[in-house]
Amino acid sequence: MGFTHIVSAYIGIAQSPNHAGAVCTGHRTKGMERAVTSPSPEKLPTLDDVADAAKVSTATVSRCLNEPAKVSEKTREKVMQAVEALGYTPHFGARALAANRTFTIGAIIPTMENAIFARGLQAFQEGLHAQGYTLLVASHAYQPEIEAEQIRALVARGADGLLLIGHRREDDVYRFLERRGVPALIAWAVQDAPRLPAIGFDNKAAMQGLADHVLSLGHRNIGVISGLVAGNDRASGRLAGIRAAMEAHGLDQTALPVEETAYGVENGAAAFARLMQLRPRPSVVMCGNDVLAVGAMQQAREMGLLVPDDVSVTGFDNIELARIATPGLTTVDVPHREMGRRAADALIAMVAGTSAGESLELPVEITKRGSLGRVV
Amino acid sequence: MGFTHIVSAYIGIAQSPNHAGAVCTGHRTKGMERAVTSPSPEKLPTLDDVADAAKVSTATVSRCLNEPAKVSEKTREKVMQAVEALGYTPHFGARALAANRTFTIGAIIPTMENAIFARGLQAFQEGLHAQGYTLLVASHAYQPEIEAEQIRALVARGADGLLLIGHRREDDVYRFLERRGVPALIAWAVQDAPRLPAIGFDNKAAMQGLADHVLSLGHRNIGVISGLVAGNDRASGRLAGIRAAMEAHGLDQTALPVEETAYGVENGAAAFARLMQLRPRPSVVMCGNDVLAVGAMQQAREMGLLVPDDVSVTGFDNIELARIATPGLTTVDVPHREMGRRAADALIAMVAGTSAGESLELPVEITKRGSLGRVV
DNA sequence: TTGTAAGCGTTATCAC
DNA sequence: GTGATAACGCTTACAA
Repeated sequence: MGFTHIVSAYIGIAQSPNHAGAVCTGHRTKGMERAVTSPSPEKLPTLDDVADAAKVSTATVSRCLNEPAKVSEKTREKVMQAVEALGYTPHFGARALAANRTFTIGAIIPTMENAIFARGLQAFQEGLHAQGYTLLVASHAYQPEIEAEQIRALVARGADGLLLIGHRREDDVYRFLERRGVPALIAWAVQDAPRLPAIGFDNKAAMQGLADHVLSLGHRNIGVISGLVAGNDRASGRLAGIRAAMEAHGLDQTALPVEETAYGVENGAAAFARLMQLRPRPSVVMCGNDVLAVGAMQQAREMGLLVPDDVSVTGFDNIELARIATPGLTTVDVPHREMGRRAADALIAMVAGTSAGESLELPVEITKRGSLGRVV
Repeated sequence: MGFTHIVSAYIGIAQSPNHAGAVCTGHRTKGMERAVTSPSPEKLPTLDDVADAAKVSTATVSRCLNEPAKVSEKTREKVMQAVEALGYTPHFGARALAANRTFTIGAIIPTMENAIFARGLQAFQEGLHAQGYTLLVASHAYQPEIEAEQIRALVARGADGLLLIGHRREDDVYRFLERRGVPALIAWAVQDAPRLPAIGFDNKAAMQGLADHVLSLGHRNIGVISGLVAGNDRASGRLAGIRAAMEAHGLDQTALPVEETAYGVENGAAAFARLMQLRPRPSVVMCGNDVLAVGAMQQAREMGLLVPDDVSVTGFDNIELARIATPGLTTVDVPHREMGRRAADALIAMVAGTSAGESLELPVEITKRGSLGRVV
């Protein structure tokens, strides 16, 4: 087993509440001497400096660093020594300017607050790193305008390629990407005739599979806690999956009670409470993701309801939380890591011009745990 | 209440297991037409193009974008129209090269796998964004060499300033930072006479406070699950805090059983199992962070031990998990958001040259939940 | 208020 | 294999 570790960095934008006036008091400033960082004006070594020190031209130094094969062993050694001695580091900006290439890939995800995208992104990152690329991530809290802004920001920063989540977004954005010629790949969802190549899974089919299972356990009163559907094809797909399963079982899906809310434990709890007011009371609450589901289970306990005896709960994503919750959460297991890994390879191929981008659908599985019971 | 959202992006490096040979099969490629992204060779507009279009010089365009006040309203309008019309975006690399400034701040944190740093980092990010800075984050999985590598990478990328976690690191690294004149700030820990200014809390005192509380409930057989102490001043500080509390209560801290392990739910579980073999069996297991503690509680359930009746458990950090766990986890509540917010302000001041960096210690509190009981 | 022009540190195309 | 040298797109004195 490999010892994996993540290393990543993000650039970010937050439409934050203006905390300008927040005066924080009550803290003591300990008796620590003020560590003064003399911003040493010492000039940084440049390619020129290295070239001088090694008695070669800048071109040769550049080659040593970028295509060592094209340089004689002797020269290379001389140069590398000079590099060491001077502590030279190439200037990223200059490099980007001259080569018009950054070896940077940008990923724009909805959120970093919960672990939904963490695992997949880590795998993505590992895949990129293995090929010498660096990842830049931005998130947008499910706000389309911000997503657009972030996409522009990453492109401006010189991203060679972009990873996006889901298909639904303004046409402008797609046109912008085309115009700039920035290769982009969509993950976490597939659909027919996508605007961009996609690697992911079928959210509707996945949830439909889970709903089938739920129905097969005898449940007939389903309640749903869905993520916000507007502009989110994963959320709407999942909801559609439940409806489809009901129809397939000859049930009236139009009567399905749905609580739509932003992802978040608290929101899941609140939505669950509302659903429990219904008569007949749902025997199972299917949630749009694990975070909502955990909130629902918390609320159930709060209300003195036993899961799964009094009410069953299901999630989606199979993040760590699903395993830790009590009881364990029955959920849809998404191939996070494989999705990330394959997305990395695919996107790099696109950036390299090796491929125009193949779409790929990955299979999902249902992970059964204690939160879903049979109707007696 | 402001509607906060995060947006961030990360650059990353992972020393990943080589998955090169991994051949993944069994996936179907759906009937989706290959979305061919014509990498439109359309050239991007430059400052020159805008200048031409607006019939002004490049200098004026640059000023419009950077110091609009220094340009007449009329010209500005003309220029902005041209910018819009052409869809111009400044080239980040060129800008960094010319101005030697990126308005980018780097943060190097130990991990993104769990939520320990997420909240603080988000606040940090918001603070930066409010002042026009962008965040770049890297993580290193608690490996000092990688931290050093990441620091260099972020500096190479032109970070104007750096946020680091904890104080302990090789002298080289500090010298490197000084040499490059990159302002840096340490968060999550304070210590006397720090090498760099720091904003954080006293890990030892915090844990000592919790241990005091534990002892006051009658516990005398404490077991500890600590994070890896080597090179981690937070982990070692916390452990020292427990020892200090014991001494203060006249107990023999040298007899304290300590399981040292990397952070992780599984690891916490395993360590807990080992502690439960001891005789006398600990009546309380104090953990270095919430993740370990949740693992410990899972294992307790696995072993049929009731928390807190059979054994108590405590954590540190007060992340969301601590609230979701059953029973709720008694833990040390860290001022994540305030730390992040203040760090942002402080670091920006340092970057701007307004301040040499003031160290600041923030207070922590104990959050009491069900996992810690009284000894009967 | 605006324009001119000299860099900024690389890469890449040529010759040699 | 190696060395000149011309871009790359922007900022910023300095001049006008």
